[in-house]
Amino acid sequence: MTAPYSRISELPRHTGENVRVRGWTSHVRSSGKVAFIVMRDGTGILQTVLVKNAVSPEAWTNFGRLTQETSIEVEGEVRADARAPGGFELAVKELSIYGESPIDYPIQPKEHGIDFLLDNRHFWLRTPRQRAIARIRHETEQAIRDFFYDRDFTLVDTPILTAAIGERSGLFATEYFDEGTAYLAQTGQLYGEAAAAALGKIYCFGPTFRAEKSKTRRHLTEFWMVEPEVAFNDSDDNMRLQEEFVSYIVGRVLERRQAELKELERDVSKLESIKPPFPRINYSDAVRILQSKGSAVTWGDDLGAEDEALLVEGHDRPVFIYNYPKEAKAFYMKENPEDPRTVLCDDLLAPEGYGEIIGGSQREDNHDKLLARIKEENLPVEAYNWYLDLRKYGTFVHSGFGLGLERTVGWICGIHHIREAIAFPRTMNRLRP
RNA sequence: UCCCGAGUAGCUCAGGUGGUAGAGCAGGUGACUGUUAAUCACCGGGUCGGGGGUUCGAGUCCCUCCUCGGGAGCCA
Repeated sequence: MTAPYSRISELPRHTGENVRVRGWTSHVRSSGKVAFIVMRDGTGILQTVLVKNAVSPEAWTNFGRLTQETSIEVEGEVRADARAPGGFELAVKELSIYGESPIDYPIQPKEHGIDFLLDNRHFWLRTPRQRAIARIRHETEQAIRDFFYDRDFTLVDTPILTAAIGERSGLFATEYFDEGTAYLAQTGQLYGEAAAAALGKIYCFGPTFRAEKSKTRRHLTEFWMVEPEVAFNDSDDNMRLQEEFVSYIVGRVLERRQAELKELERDVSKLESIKPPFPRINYSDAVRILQSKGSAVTWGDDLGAEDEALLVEGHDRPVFIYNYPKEAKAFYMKENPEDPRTVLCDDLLAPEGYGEIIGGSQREDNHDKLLARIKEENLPVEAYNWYLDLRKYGTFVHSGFGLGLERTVGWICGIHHIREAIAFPRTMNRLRP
């Protein structure tokens, strides 16, 4: 009778029993007649022990063929042992090989350069640290969906292929039958606004594309963004939603992903302080603060990365900067009735130097003002007719924001580059693997 | 596009003032009955990113091109 299969995470429940485990070898060690295999099955790490005269001759021969990342099946008795990582190990009786792994497997248990690792991303994903990041990203995405589901938001999937519409920055273009050029979406927001008039509270969540030649640790050409849009929310409501949302996400990761945060050696005290309310700094005040700190900004300038760092300095949670000058922001943002030089908007800056994770605004709901802004920006009015119609037929106060998933995950994980926050990152110079 | 930095063994890197290339890890062989990125001994491994120049002689100095990384701008 053959022993039942078990996943590594379930092994403690099978102490004293014979089981079979399938997975990949990460380390192989031998000291003569005692040998060790450290293996992985996706649920955990297991140390297995082979004693030469306690295994079959075939198993001992097979051990000699093992290399890093050989896929194998082992059978043996589960036992508690303080010397094993995790406190449990498998005393092997049988060992069979599914797939050999040639000796030139590129990723070794040692330091590698970032470029080399990205070239080998398909293997890099197998390392403990990358697995921890993947699980935290997964938890973050689930938290995002639960947050909105629990608050009666409807998920609306917006198109990825669009006609020219959205932000001003770089677009990826492709030919689209007889319709001319199609562009990969930079935002689902404008479609979200249409859906908000139908469903009240909606969000979209999907990949988004920016053809900017940005070479920084905060930029990808393809990244995931979640964009809620809420009918009858003003800019204040919008910021309240943002701080609740971000706090919820961080709380969920703290609650359910302690092991992964530990693997990443993340200082969790930095995350435990993430609770509403977040500090709010008016743009004009921000300029004054920056000037007092020696910055050269003057009123009307957009804030650079250095300025943002200065503003977040000393805060233990994300900081809102709100109501920027109109010229620094997108055409669809609503003019501030109390200061028409500015628009009702906010950026949310993450602590510890991670920068902007959210951009949000109340949308311009006045048809004529929106049309004037479209013309000022030299945008093709005909492409925006349907968007303008939303202001013509039952216009409504509404607000929303976009949260960058990889930036958020990168901040929560405490990693240096957001490339690690997505399985297969796309950057200016990287289209493969 | 601009400003820095880097390209030397499969990987990570070291190579004052110019004199025909080194280490660790990985790999191979052997030893070892409790290893934790095991340890020890021995062995194999290189068009020093490309091109040009100076020089008796260039990994090293000069010019140029390429590639990559970081930052700026832009943004999530």
